[in-house]
Amino acid sequence: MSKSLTYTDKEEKLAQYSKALGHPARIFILNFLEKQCSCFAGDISSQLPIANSTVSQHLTALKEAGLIQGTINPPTIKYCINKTNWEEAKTLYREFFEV
Amino acid sequence: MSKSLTYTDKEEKLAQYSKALGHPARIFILNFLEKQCSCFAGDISSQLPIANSTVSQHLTALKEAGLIQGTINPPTIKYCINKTNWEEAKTLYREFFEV
DNA sequence: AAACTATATTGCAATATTACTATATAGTTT
DNA sequence: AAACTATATAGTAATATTGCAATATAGTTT
Repeated sequence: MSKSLTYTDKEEKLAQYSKALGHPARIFILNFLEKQCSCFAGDISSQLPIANSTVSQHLTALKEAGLIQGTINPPTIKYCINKTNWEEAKTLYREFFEV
Repeated sequence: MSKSLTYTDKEEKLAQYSKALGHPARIFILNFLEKQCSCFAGDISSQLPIANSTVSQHLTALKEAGLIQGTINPPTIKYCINKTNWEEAKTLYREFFEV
């Protein structure tokens, strides 16, 4: 038997990042932020066929996963990639696929 | 406005693969298959703290996402990574993070 | 202070995910 | 053919996700 009681940190983190990437709207948002370096929520929602409130939810999900961060500059919020975690995710995926 | 009506193929595919990777048990299974080259469902479920039927569900999810394939060899089924799609996923992630 | 702007939150409904136990399937051995 | 083995599926319950309209928030301009 010897059932492991839990998963490793890497398994948990990769799953967490993947869950955040698991919706095309969030992939779109991240692609957009990669190109623009930074942007406002309005820029994003004007390009997607979903309501503002839904975009806001996706942004919150990406923030909670650590992939983006927002700088408040009223009345807008400027979003950008969280580079530290982005690099971590990149490394995790590279390791995962290269092994 | 000019709302796009849908997402690109790449956005959809990356989201689909990510959704499949969005659970630590499925990350574990794929890591296991990477190391073992191939294995049986029983090998996997003996290493995870979840029921056989739940492992079976995760295997089905990975199969539907195209990341693994099974060869029937009664009474066992030998699972392995689907190399074509694995390479595609790898390329999609590389592009996504390198841009 | 009232109106405005950009964004977030709430409340709700529909659907999907996760996990389990119990049962079914399919092929093998006795 | 009956018992066995490995795996899948059905049925069920709890929880999570997705999306929207309506409302709230917070700062700015008139």
